[in-house]
Amino acid sequence: MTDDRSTELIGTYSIPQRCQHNPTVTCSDCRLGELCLPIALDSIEINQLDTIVQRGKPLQIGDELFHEGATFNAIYAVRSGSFKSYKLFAGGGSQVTGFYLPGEIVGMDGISSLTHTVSTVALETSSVCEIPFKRFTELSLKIPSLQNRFFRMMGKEITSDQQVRTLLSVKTAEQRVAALLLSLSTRHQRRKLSATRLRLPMTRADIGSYLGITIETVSRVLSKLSKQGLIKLDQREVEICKFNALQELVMEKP
Amino acid sequence: MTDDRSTELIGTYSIPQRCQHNPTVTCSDCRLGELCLPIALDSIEINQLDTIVQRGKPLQIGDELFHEGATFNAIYAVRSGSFKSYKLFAGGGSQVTGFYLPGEIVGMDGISSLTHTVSTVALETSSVCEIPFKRFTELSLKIPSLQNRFFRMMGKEITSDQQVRTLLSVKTAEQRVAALLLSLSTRHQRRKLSATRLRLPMTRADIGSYLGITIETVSRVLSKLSKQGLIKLDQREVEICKFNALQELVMEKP
DNA sequence: GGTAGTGGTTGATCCATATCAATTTTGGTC
DNA sequence: GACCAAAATTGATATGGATCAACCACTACC
Repeated sequence: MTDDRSTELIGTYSIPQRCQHNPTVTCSDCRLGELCLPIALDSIEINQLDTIVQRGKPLQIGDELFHEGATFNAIYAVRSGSFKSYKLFAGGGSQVTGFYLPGEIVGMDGISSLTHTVSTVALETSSVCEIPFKRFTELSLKIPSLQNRFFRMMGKEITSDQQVRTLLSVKTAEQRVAALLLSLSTRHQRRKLSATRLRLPMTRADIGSYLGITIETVSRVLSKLSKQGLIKLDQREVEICKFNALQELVMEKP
Repeated sequence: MTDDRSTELIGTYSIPQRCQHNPTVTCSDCRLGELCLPIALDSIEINQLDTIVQRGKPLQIGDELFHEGATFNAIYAVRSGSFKSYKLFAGGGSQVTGFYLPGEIVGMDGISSLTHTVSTVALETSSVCEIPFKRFTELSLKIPSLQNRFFRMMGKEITSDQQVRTLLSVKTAEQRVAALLLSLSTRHQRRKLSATRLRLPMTRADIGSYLGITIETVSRVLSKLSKQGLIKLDQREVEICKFNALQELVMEKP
């Protein structure tokens, strides 16, 4: 999944010309195209988008894509691997605010204030397409379907944030964990990958922080779901055995 | 605050020509202009925006602006009064997902799927400017600063949603209530109103649902804050006596 | 002005999850 | 393959807020 690119540019954060890293990949032949921005664009428009997208930028585990407080310049489409966003607290400690998988856009947190409100790091070896936001908005003015597409993607971020909020305010620990597993499964499936087998790229601590529960509770809940036969668990490998049962669990009243 | 408009159009949901209700108000002389979309537009652009905005639509307490599941057609700028958005659960019960005050945009939940994911009702006598979304996006293509402004407003919705999520996952009941009071105060202040005195337009049940705590806990926390002298409380009237102390409370580690 | 309904407060008890603590497993490195 | 740090699991205890219950305040309506 993450092994088809060299790593020559690790740590290099500005790429003078596009495609230094993997010159053959363009938006039009990217297999994520239908998840990412290019959907609904015709081939000429995709080429226009292509000219502003900066590829490459492979990151290793723990490498930072952008930092809380940094000036907002670009949004990033995840190409491979995965990322987490998190916020630091004044008194120490942090809160994971989101996980980002291939085809998803990270960095929208900076649009409103032109400053990133969260930090984002790679959870494994990962790569992104950097989309300079100013040039992107200019292009959006010329391509109505691109503007429309991006409005929709931002809208999606809003509604999914609200879903997480619902999860956090009314659901039990068990329901939260189940909901996360289902969400990861669904997002896997969108990429034509197995809906039932997945590898958690994040630690239990990340999961707990994201779901507002402790590591211990995450661990206990996973053990319980495993004992009940709803999932099979081997470290970070998860197999969802009873998808429907998990869904019902999430739907139940808390 | 909500008494300077007649109520002749209550219940009328389509307004053939703009300004039937209060013909004298336009975006350019609206005192909310600097909070709402028109900011950063020149006078010609504001007039263009004006032509697509449909005013009027005063709603009484409990009147629905749009319903969960309804087709998404427009976003709404709150002109006066206040609204709550909420989601219904399958097994009964509901979850308040947001409160909207004058100058704020409600309805963005429908942008991604073209279907509203929440219902929105007036918490008191209120009025909105209806902005048909299709025409709005078309206009945005012609007015870069309008597109930019709206990207920013959506970005703001995303970051504020994330703030609420942080609140819900790591803060105590006391901190949640304090944070809501501060948020309402800040939003009051933006409208050049008192930062220290405000009237809660929502019930304790709404507050509890929004913050993920029970009515009883809301009540107890408010009583406690009142006893501690941080606020004064008379029914729904709140006076914030020690703004800084409240802020420190929110910042504290849970 | 009595009554019903809605919203709000306060008290007593209980439980889901946090916290504290100990142990095991894993992965990386010399 | 021994050692170490980080991650994960499991158990025992503590607690914040939910739940259950009783009561009060206000408004509306006959």
